[in-house]
Amino acid sequence: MTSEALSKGYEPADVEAKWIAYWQDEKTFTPDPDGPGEPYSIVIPPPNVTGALHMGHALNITIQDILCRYHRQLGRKVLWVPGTDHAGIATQNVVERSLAAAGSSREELGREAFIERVWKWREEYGGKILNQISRLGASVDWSRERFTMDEGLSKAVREVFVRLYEDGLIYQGDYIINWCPRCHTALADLEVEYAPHIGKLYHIRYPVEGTETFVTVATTRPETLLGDTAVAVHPEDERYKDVVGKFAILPLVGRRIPIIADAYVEREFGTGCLKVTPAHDMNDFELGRKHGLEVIAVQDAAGRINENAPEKYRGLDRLAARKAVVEDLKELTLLDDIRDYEHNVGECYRCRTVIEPFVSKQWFVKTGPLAKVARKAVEDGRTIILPDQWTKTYYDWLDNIRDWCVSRQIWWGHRIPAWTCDSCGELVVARETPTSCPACGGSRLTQDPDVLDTWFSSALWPFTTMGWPDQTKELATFYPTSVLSTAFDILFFWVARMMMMGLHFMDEVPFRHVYIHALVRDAEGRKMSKSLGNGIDPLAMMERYGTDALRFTLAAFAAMGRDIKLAEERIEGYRHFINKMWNAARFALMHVADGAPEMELSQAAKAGLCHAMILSRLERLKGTVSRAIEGYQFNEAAQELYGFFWREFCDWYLEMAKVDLGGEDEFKKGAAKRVLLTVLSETLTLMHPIVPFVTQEIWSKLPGTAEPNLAKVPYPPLRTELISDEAEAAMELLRLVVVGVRNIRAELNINPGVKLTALVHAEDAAQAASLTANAAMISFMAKLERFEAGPDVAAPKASASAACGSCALFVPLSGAVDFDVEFLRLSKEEVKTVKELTVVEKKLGNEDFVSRAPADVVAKEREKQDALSEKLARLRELKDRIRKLMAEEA
RNA sequence: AGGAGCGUAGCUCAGGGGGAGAGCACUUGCUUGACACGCAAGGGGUCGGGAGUUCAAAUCUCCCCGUUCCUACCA
Repeated sequence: MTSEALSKGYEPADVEAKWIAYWQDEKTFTPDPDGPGEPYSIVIPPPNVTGALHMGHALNITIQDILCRYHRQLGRKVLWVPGTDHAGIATQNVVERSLAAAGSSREELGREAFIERVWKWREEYGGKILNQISRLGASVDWSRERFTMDEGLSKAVREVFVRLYEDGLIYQGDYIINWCPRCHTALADLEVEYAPHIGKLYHIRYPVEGTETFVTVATTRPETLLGDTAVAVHPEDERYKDVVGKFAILPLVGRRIPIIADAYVEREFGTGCLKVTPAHDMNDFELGRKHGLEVIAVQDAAGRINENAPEKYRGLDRLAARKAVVEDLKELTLLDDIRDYEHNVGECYRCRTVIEPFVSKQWFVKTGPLAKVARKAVEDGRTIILPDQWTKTYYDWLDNIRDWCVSRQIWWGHRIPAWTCDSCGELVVARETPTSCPACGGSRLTQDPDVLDTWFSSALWPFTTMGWPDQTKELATFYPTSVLSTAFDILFFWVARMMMMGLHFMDEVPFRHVYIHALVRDAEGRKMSKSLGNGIDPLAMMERYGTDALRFTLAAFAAMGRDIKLAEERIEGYRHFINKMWNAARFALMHVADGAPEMELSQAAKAGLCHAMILSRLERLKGTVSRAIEGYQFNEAAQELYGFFWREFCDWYLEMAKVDLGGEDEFKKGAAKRVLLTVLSETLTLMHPIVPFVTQEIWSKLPGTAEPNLAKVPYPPLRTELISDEAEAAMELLRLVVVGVRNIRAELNINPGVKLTALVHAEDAAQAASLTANAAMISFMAKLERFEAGPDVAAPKASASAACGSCALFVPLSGAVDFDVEFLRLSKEEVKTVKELTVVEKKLGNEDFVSRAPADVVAKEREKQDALSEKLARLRELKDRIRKLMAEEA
């Protein structure tokens, strides 16, 4: 490959689109189910088709992409399925709004035309979020993209519905459900969100039949009085002992309603007396069933009072009715008290309208048996939830699960495959549209107008995306999927339901691991939300700092079990790192643009300490990074890579390698080139899962790469023989000497341009030899004109000094040395060393420690003691020397 | 009401029985051969408080304080 000079700074905008197209053209991410390697698969949590990419998506996509790219490097056949869900209510809302703006409505259009309109909308705008996911670099297989309303998935949904019905796990019934009067549909319990509202608590007196007394109930919704069918008190409440069993006369209506006793009533709350409206309150509904109470619905689907109420209230909206009821009660002097009252009120999670509990005919999934199986799969470890603390939450939800209302009174979604015979009323649930009634043979059948909850189809995602109910090669190869990565907020909505459905229909869990990732919050720790306007737009970040900078930031902060507080400055900071990579590569290519000589790395390691050191460190890094990724510790992987690349590779290795690269020794020069190229290219491979673009761009400029597509390059081989404790220890000593000189230079304000001499008194022959052998490196790094090390090196008279481990470092200074400054510097170091030594000696002086602590811990402490004592001895010698010099001078 | 998490350097957070760490910020000095999106040197912490277990506690247990979140209910 030819080389061209790299630009001075990394320009992400220029390269990202190019590589996305390249990977796509190369079909890099389309696996062959018959190909070699262990399968590894992920299905994307399908984003809402109306959605736009937010930080939570960006984090989740980054995590999944790291996993997929990493496992691809390990030679697995990786399938990552992308797609979107049809978001019934949300999508219908969006299209209805645009119709309203044009002065039309879905009713005006009619069902078929409306659905056609939604499909058109989807065609035009529905690809937005997928396009954004693509820009993040997601290595998904676009050839297998799915949509929950696709033909195949729709067929699967119908199959599932019918089978569940046949298994007795789906039923239709009149039950109380959460009703959104604006969306005109039922909502599942999970789709109701509670928010504090300031309301009023009304105390209303109900006359007790046959007496002159009253019972006083407390309510926040006085208009529901019209539907009351009982009054309830606690059985042990002395205040009401006498009235239990009697009847109350419902004000404004005149209905005779029983006064019942039930322990559900809390004596302390309000008046301790509860009005019961089974048709319009969840708990009252349960109470009504228990006591066989009448259910009288007094509101219609739009929240207006209906014909079951006295005539004067009919047609009134619920709030208008409330006003009227309150006025009338006042008039009758039955209203005892009105007080301000803050309480939680259920709202529709899509439109924030206050929901009304409402009795109507709906379809339910009987969740009990399904939940039991879903729980057991996690108990048995067939699916592992990470981090583990979420397991309990998962159990709690399944243990308290209620039947799932799956019918929705909207048009956009999977139509329920149930028909009623017009002539005999027979209910038919079937895969194919029936042409005649199986009961009476009648030919006129009417399909249920409702559609299914979007989450019903989402729950099937792991297997329907792979072609179920057909027995496809994909299913055989890639199901169960390896991991599901998601935020905790849809653990119930989605994860638990996928578990139930996957186990029921595939007889196998849908995924081996569930990784619950962090929630991305703003810099103040608040949840990012549209209403607060505190969201950081990932696309803006990608444009400003590059996609890799955003990805690296998210990875670096993705510690398990902890939320991420994200500020733009963080992303900006990691852009510096991306740029650093770019420049390191730019430097490397100045030297190895035409390749490096073939040479065994074990040979190259012998060419110099720095080469041996960096190769050893690289080998350790490989292990750390793969352990981190496999343990979902992305922050750890990012941090290790950052530290290695910047601190070890750039700050030390690249600097030291300059000596060999610019030197005359052809062997050393060749070794340096070989090592430089190897470390750079293998580091790029290790970093590629996190920062795919910059690594691929640099890769394309490297000489001698057999595979141009970095996404296809295997994880670098382990060469454990290159790991060398000796090289790393020798390097550490060298580092101490260099830092020692630099420190003296900085503290004594010696201009960086001035070349110094450094002398090291080293008793240990091996240490002395190692330092001497690396004199050129040390001189270059510390800007020296002369360097000497050995057991016989003596302290020059006028010099600054420092202790480097067990060695003494001297920097002779021409002109006067300020002994006071010197003395102070050494004293400071001495105090620190004494403090450390004291801690160690105290430990070793403790007999219990020596006898009870593990031998290796004690041995380590002794080693530490030796090293610190030697260092301290050195420091004291140096101080003595100064003291003498001061005396001489005086 | 039940449950979970968090509290470590100015900020954001790793770590998780045996040397208190990183990044950013800060101070000082630098157009040193890729990089000022940079280089070099440095300062900075009763690991929220208290008790216990242990030879040894930032780490384990209990209590308290502060904080965030989840679930359920709220007539």
